Amino acid sequence: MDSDASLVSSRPSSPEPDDLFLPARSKSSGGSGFTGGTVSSSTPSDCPPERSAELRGAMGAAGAHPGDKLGGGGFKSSSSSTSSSTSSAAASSTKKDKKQMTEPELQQLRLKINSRERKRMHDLNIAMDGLREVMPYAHGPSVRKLSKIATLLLARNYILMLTNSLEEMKRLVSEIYGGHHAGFHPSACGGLAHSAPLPAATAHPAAAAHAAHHPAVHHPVLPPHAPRWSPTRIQLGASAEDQPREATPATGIATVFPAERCGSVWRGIR
DNA sequence: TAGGCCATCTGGTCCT
DNA sequence: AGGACCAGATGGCCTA
Repeated sequence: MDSDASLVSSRPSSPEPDDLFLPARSKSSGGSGFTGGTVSSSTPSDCPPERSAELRGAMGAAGAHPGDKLGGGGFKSSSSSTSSSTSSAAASSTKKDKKQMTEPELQQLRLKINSRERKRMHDLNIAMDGLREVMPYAHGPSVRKLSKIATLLLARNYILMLTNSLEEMKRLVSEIYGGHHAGFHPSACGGLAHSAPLPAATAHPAAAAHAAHHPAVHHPVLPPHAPRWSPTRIQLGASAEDQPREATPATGIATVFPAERCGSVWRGIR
């Protein structure tokens, strides 16, 4: 697929280690580290400029922490041997010993931890890209990549919509075949209630693109009457009156499925 | 220029 | 003990 994961290279999620490490240490206070970089920015005292050369050397070793199930896509290991030596060196220094560790040792440990964290976040981003790929929005060079929060919210809404569709299908099947079983209750989302645009998630150019491909079917997640897409301002919710009035605590972004309409879906979520 | 988004660093905590 | 996970801080990039 031509997922935009690859195309959004304006800010690569995982810069090359060379870019990562080399210029990073030359940043003194302002932090124009690597390309996007802010290496050791939070605690400048931990990494005074005079350590630059030293750190760079250490980076060569600690930055090579491979863990490369990413197939080299992520942080290419400069050499696995160095990483093993690094890990052994770091392993020899425990938390207890921290006070007794020499500065280079501490730096190596810190770099190793940083590298691990970087890899972890990189893996997270890969998973996020995978999620974007299966999300019903247009993927293409001209389409901006969904932000992380937008991806998560969209995914959630998509799942909810699919759940509703499944329920609806069950209901129809049971109606058709006269299966008014006691155990089956039409969902609170009720009948064809969703003939009205269901979730209305993110206003997005993808909606238009998708509509072009599937003119007869309204977008399952993206509203047909989506407002102008604002890449930096995700708006979830079909319209003002359709807003669920439920804000996600962390983001303040209203979720899409009105609880009163889809109670069964919401059960257990909150 | 402000605000959104992001990558990275870092220290703390939890888990194996 | 070491690694995974998390949240806060920081600074860069981009867009309105």
